Amino acid sequence: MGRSPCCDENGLKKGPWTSEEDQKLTDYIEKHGHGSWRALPKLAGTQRTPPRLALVRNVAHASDSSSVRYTGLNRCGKSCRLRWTNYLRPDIKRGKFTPEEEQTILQLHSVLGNKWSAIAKHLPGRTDNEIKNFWNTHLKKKLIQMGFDPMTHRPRTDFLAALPQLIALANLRQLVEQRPWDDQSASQLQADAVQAAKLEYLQCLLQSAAAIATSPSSSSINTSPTELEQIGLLSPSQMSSLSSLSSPRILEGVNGQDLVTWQVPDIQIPSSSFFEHEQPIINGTNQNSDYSANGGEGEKLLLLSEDSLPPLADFPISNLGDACSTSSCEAVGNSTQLPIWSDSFYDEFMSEFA
DNA sequence: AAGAATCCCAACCGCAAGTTG
DNA sequence: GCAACTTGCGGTTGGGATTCT
Repeated sequence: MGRSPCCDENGLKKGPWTSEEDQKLTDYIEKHGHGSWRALPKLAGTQRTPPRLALVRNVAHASDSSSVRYTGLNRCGKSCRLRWTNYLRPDIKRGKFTPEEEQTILQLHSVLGNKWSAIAKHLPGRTDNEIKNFWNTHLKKKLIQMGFDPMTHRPRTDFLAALPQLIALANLRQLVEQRPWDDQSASQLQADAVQAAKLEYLQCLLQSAAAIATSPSSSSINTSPTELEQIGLLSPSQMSSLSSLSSPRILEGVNGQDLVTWQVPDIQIPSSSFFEHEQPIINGTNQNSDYSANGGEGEKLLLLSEDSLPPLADFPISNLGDACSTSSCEAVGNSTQLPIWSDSFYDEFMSEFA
């Protein structure tokens, strides 16, 4: 496997492209296609070019109007290719990413990892470079800020470990600020927010456990119910209900797909407006998860499968960085929309602990 | 107003897979 | 089968633009 010569050789130009260079490259490719990128710079330079490029013509031939030659693109083919594919291509969509595009990137990244070119195929008009930049400058930071590992899209355990302190801070702030929180609705909102945050993280852990349990390569669940109790996510009574989490039952689903089941406590969702625009998380029905009464009072049987998880952390477990088979990539394109964490939830959740 | 810090993105680098003779 | 060459990809960086102090 040889490597193409570096642009430094032959004194080829590097750095930002001028408008003249852009024009040359565009004109050539529009007329002839790019063909061999390696040969393109030289060919583009020997073409008869439109009069508008007269500014860059070779002065040595300027006196002979019948054989005017123009200076070639003093760039390597690689540089030309990048300039064309990332900037000059006519079908490139410019401007800010829309929320829909942002969601799509998050979803695809959760499945494909840093396969920017594969992700770009699902975003017409966007280049892999653009998506990569957007990820590195916006989305990655956003996930990290919210306490999620940007590679696995799962809650970071270090963030989880700090949750009790964050919750305590949220409560402490109320006392310190001495704002008129004695207003009943305000304090109810505060309590609901904290409870909702707890539930949210509990759900994340359940899903992580589901993912791990259905993954043949995984060996253990990192966060046990005991740990949940220790960090204050569960009360002792909830602990007892959740004890079966340590050994989730794996059932065969209707389509041969494994389902993981636990006995989960009947945790009430806050009634305030805090999440009124969100779907119920654990208690109640959800279009992406299956619930069935389990006889026991206050308990329901929660059935989870990889594609029937509740919405907030519903990322396939196969996302481990670079793992991407052709079939899985294709499946993404044909799949129904994957539910993801909503921005509104992130914002409200994080602002609550800020 | 000015310097520092941070953000942003076009472009480069180097590796690996694919192609060709 | 092998080596040279080409292309595509992902990671990284340089420097201009913007925001902060």
